[in-house]
Amino acid sequence: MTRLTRAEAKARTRERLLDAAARVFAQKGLAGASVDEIAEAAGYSIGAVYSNFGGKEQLFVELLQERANDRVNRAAEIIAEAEPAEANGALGRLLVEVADKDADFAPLQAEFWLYAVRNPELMETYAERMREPRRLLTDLVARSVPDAERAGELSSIVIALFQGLVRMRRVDPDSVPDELFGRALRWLFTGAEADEEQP
Amino acid sequence: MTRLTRAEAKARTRERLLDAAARVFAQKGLAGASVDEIAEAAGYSIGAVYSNFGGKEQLFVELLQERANDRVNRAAEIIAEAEPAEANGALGRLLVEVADKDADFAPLQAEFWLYAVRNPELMETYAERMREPRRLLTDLVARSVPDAERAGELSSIVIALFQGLVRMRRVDPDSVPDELFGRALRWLFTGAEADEEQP
DNA sequence: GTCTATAAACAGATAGAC
DNA sequence: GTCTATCTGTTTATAGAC
Repeated sequence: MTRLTRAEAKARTRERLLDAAARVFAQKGLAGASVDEIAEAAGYSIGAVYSNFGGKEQLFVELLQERANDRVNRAAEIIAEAEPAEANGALGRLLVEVADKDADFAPLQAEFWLYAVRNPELMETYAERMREPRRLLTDLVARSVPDAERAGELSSIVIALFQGLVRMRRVDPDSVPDELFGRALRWLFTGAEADEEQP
Repeated sequence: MTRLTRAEAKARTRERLLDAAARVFAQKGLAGASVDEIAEAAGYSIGAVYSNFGGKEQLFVELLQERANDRVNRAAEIIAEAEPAEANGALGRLLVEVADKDADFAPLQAEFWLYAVRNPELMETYAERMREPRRLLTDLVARSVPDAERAGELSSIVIALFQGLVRMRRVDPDSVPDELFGRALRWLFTGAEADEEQP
């Protein structure tokens, strides 16, 4: 265990600040969070934020660019490794876990989306970050749905439904029972398959 | 055209402030909007807000309680009046219109949801407001889906998917073509119907 | 590289005038 | 009922110490 170089120390501080920022922004929002609060949550003081980032908003944008989709991408990878026949079930369990266990995920995603909507200059960047996991999912869907365009449509639907149900479950768990997402996927793919035969 | 009574004048001011607040909160967020900004947008000054509402946060909560779902309820009514065979198409057009024409709707809904998530004491109120349109939709779905539990599940799915696709289209229109929502509904109901026969 | 102290701006809320 | 003036607390951002 060797000593950290100056650059490594700075990089470590940077990562810790980003971790803390993710938590605080999720809990208080971009406008509601103060720089002081984020620094304190990371174990530093205000100065560290300004020496590593331009300010609060730049810190938020960095967070969006670097981490907006890594959890989602990881999820897609998990699904990719699941047995094809079990993919619906795996996605269903993932939704329950994200909605019930990861309290910060959905609010932070909402903050990112709001920022993109309110700051057109960042919208394309945000959209591209979100396309990444969608491409992963499309490849996955393509295994069982040969038509490429239809696979793309299905993956948009699956992601939108996932996000919608996660948010719904957060505020009204009874309306989104554990098995609902998996069931919806089964119906969706069954219906899409039936459509294939008579377009 | 008779003169307004004192109570009527106050009620009018109140409504104007709520209208302005809806716009400003949608565009800047709860924390990002200032009371002064809202008052000005309504054509009044700060004092009017404090004489009609307890303050910024109370104004926001009133807005949530009184108007969080009226647009959604109206949408459900429109669908209820459509021909059953055309319901999917009507919903599809509604999504396009909401996503493309009403710039404030989705951001304001996101703000409401974030507030509910961050303020547990209001979460049940918010959830109840959201259950209202869902009940309307469930009655509608029940016309073609006899099983009551399944109709309830389908209406949760339809609403979550609607919200998810609206948000997705706002930031990446190409990933949510005009006909996507209608198509998803057709697949969904076809699949659910097929499920009916072999549970 | 990070911290402490401070400057400068701003926003929420109130009191009293009209 | 609403407006103007003001008080108070908080926040961002910076400058200089270590």
